[in-house]
Amino acid sequence: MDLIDILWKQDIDLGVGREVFDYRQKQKEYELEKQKKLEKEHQEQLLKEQEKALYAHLQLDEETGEFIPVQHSPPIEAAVVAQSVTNSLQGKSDLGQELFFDECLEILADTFQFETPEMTFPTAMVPVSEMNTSQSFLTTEQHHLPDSLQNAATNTGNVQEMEQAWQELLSIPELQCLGNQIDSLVDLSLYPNSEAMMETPNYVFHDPLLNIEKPAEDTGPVFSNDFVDSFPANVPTVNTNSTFNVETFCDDIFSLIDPKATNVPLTDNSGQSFTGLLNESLDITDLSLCKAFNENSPTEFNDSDSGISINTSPCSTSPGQSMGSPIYEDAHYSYSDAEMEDMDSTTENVHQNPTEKFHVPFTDDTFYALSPFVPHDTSFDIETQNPTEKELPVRPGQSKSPFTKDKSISRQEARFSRDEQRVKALKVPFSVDKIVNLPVDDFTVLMSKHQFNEAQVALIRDIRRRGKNKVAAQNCRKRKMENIVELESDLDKLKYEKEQLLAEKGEYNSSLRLLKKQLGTLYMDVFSKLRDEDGKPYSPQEYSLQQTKDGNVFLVPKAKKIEIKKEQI
DNA sequence: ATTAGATGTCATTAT
DNA sequence: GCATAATGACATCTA
Repeated sequence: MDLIDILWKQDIDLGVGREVFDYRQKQKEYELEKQKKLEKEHQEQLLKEQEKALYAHLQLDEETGEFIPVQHSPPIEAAVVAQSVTNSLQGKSDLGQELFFDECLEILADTFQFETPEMTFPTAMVPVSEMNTSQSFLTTEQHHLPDSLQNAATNTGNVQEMEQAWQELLSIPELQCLGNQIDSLVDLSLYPNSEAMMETPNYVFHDPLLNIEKPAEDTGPVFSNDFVDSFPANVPTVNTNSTFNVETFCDDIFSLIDPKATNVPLTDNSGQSFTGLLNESLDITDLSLCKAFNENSPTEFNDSDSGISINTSPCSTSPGQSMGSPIYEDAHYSYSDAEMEDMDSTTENVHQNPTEKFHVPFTDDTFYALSPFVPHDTSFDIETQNPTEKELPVRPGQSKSPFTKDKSISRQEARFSRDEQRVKALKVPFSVDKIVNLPVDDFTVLMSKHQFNEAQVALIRDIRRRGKNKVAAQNCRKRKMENIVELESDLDKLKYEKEQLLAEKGEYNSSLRLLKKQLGTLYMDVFSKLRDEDGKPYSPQEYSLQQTKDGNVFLVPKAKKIEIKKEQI
């Protein structure tokens, strides 16, 4: 240690921080880590207990591997149960306390066994609440629902009020994220049995599973207050001309459903009420791509103008991130990002034009099968189609936060999924990768095989151009970096060479000096031995020794030498 | 809030 | 003349 101190004092770089040698500091760090570890273990234990409580109310379906609520035998009137739920919840909220998780589970597990519309619909709607709601939200929701919502809940025939109710729901600050996504409101004409939709305001924005996975302290009292404060006064104007985008809504809702946490069956929306839908069984994997909505759905591209997007981060405030199922006007055949944003807002024009519907034999499966950038995994499909899954809470037993994964999604992947979305939106039957990487001839052949309209051709060419340019840019940068590295290497080489040459020069100089010295000594030695006719030595000021080319040496008077030089001039 | 680096895109030029 | 590659410049995103 003393040596190290001495070295430090002498400013000697050891290549490591001093703390490496500092025992006390290391000990401190160790204690801190220990403390953190203990906290972590404690949290994990809590989480496990919560999971345990959850699974106590769920039953494993051996066929599907899903957990479904346990069916209790003693039947109670749904209304009574609902009332009891309300009462118990109200009692809790009146006390200003948050519900304990187990109590919520018990209440909801008891509640779910009845197939009343009020009970089934919330199950389907639960994911919506996952985005922004909390336990506090549940309690406040029940006590502070605006009148219009209550009216909408009771007046089952009033479509206008239903729309208003949706608008107001979306006006809730805590639901703005949802509002950003669902930029169009429910067009009840899509639902022959609108009665089911009338249940929406009665929807209890509470998810017991959510509370397992998302501790209440995250969004607790503050959230509640915000909601209470903002709701009554904040009923902004919403575009009532907007229509509900079934596909987007489906993606938004169902991508948020944790397949393991619910057995809510959903199949098709067209011509069926939500209530009916919820009572039918459905393979949960269908929800991943929402095939039921993608296929033969007249509202497939029914994006509205307020930015709803299946590919939009729900809480994103950046317009640059807004995208989705863009349909472009015929007048625009360039699809720069900026234009995409503009065009997203003009999709209604396209929908009004029936000639814009293309029917290319193409399914999602083939689409994704063709794309090397989209793993053939349903879960990923959900993710690529709907980044709102980012908002999913951690599943029971799943330690990794979904946010960590989202961060790891590379920009390139995001870009490709964006183009994939565009390609899909225009029903182009091959993948972005194919469009970009196919050789010219193959690409031409491929293009000639299909009858594309101008919009499709423009999109394909744009994607190919950008894709090629992207690769070119990457290569260019790579080359540039390689050149820089090469030049740096050359520079180092030249520096080394210069040093070598300088060293050589020094050696030569010193040897030259030595030779000159020796020559001078020899010269003086020879000169001092020369004698004239009188036996006297010659004066070095008057005479000098000169050597001719043939090797002979002459004693030359310096004056004469000057004369000779003058003569030469 | 700032900033550097990475990346995508566009415009232009070269091949 | 066209398609493609190369590259500088700019915008945007991210750590």
